[in-house]
Amino acid sequence: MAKRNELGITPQHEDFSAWYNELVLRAELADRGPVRGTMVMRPYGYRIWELIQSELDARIKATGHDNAYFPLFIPESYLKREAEHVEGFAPELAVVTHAGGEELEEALVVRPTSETVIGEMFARWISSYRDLPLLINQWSNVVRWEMRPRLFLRTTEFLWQEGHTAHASEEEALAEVRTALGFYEEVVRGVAAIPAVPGEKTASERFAGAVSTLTLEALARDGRAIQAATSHYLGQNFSRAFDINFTSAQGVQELCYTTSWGLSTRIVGNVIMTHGDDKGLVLPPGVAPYQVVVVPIGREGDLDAVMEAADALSARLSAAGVRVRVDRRTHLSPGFKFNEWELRGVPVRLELGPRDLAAGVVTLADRLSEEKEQRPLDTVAGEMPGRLAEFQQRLLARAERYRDEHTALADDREQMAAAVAEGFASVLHCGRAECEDEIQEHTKATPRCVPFAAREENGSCAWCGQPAAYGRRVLFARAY
RNA sequence: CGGGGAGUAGCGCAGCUUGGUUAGCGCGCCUGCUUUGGGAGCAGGAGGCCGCGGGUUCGAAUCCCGCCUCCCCGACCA
Repeated sequence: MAKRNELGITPQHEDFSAWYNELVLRAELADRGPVRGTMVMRPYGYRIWELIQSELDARIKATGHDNAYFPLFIPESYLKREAEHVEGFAPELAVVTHAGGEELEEALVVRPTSETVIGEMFARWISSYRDLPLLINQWSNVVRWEMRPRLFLRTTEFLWQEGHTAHASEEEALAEVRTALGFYEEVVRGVAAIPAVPGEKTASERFAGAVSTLTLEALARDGRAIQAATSHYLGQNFSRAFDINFTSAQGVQELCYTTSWGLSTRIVGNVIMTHGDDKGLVLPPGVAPYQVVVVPIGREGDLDAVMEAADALSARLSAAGVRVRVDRRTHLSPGFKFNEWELRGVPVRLELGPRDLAAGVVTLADRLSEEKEQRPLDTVAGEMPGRLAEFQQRLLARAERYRDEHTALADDREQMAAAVAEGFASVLHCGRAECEDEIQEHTKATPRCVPFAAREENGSCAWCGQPAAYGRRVLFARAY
């Protein structure tokens, strides 16, 4: 563990991993569970997830999907029906072999994802083109046995949402995959202020069993990429494996085209790594459990009046739609509270003491600019929604600047290695697996995505010199 | 699974090399008083199978053997 001063956390530039681990624990976002790789999401961290969840859930429903729930246990044989799928997940499965005091006839897999059970059920439910499209989403936990767990980023059990849909045509399924990526982008960029790059995964990074995978790739403040969400076009792979077929309007038996898409609690880690600084978390107002914290300051004689004013202010903020908390603890000094709420990333702090009260103002401290200013006590609540929106924009702009400054065009090995040490390398790439392996071996980087926004460009692979594939540049980075 | 590090109070650590009184320090916790505008002060107090099992010894946190767990770095992954 790197050194740090008594009260702070390890600075990012000194040891980003240590910074992250300390912050998650100290900000009370999460704690480690008793079983290796498991995580307890504490109320503050869980609230961030809930906020993302509710934003996403609203959009999922608004685009015609219905929530449902499928079982945690999956017969082992189901996984095996789709060859690539098993192969992809086999190493990380948790399998139940005993139950009720006896060995089971057939082992049960704890779901690593639900394509198989849902496929099985879809096959039962779909018989006619009139049953399509079938648009289902489930909020659930899944288990993937991880070699190297990290809180939020990679835990053995994690929470997510998985959408599963079945369609009568390829075009419709492909459009669905875009729709999902669209609302992910709204939430990731719009709510969590993470400027993730939308694009398509290369073959090597595709979901096991998918025809194509769309992704949102974000960049942490240590220059490593984090996948924020994925959306898979499964073609007929799973319909073939699970007999998801329907009778078309022409009376012909056809296989469905299916999709699946997910966003997990990893997004919380993404928020931390995108916005946090040496003082701790910086939360976008969109996902901040408390957007404003009011810290009353006063000694014995003044405290009642100050508390009363703080409560009144809090009530006006709530009425204005602001998530606010009054820090009523009396055994802690104001200075301690300032530091603590900064560590926990609250966007705006309002300090209210006898001096403010006498002047009819409140002292406003901004977590991002680290500046303080006085605002009139009677108008500050009304100004707050606008100020929070502006804070959100500033945060997004800062993250975008970081991303852009850490994305470099690279046209040879040397440039590529240098770029990847700092962030994204934008390169022409041949698309060959052997070349990707070699790149990873030498630079630890993998292809993250082929950005949609990249302009058409042809040439030769930055690494091996063979003709470039994809017709545009590919982003490589070291990834989480 | 490979390499590295660590298990001593709620948290962070010292003590171990060279065995020896009652295992110590900081923070936190409890009580009281004083405090409150950037991590408050004083006084008193509580809190320990020294990771687990075995061994050596008159005597083990300390030496020896075995085991377990956690963290970090690599290979796998949302």
